[in-house]
Amino acid sequence: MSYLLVKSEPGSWSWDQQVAAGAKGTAWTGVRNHTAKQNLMKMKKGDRAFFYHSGEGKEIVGVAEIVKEAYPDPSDAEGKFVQVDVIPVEPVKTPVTLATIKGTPALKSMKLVKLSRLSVSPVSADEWRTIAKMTGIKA
DNA sequence: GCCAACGTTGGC
DNA sequence: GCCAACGTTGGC
Repeated sequence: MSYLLVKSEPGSWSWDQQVAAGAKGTAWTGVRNHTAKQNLMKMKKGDRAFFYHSGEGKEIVGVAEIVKEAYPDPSDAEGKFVQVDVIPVEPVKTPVTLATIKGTPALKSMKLVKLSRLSVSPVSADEWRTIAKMTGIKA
């Protein structure tokens, strides 16, 4: 199993909306960046992703799971980009902010920090465990 | 095929 | 609201 971090502006798609959508899953769509696309393509069913709020909050607020692997994004007329379907798994007990991540030696080299504009980024198993501990969820 | 100009994203 | 980082576009 691999781990990811997906990023969204809560103003356009928030964790609360993801939770409200429930177990039927929703498409993680609108990705228009080739690096992010590569990361989407690597996702497998059952993989876990941290759900991060950019702009408002700048913190990890929940855990999502991939329920459908990459398939063509219908909102892309060219048909070059893909989307995956995700469901909410659980909210975090304690949100982990970007400031905290930057201040944590084990996490400062995260892609989230290095490539702040990337909307879908990989998370290593070590990083996942560290953040899981900080948020109070089970890894 | 190179590179400057421009647009977009996201942190501050 | 500003600026840095990065992707994309278009002229050559």
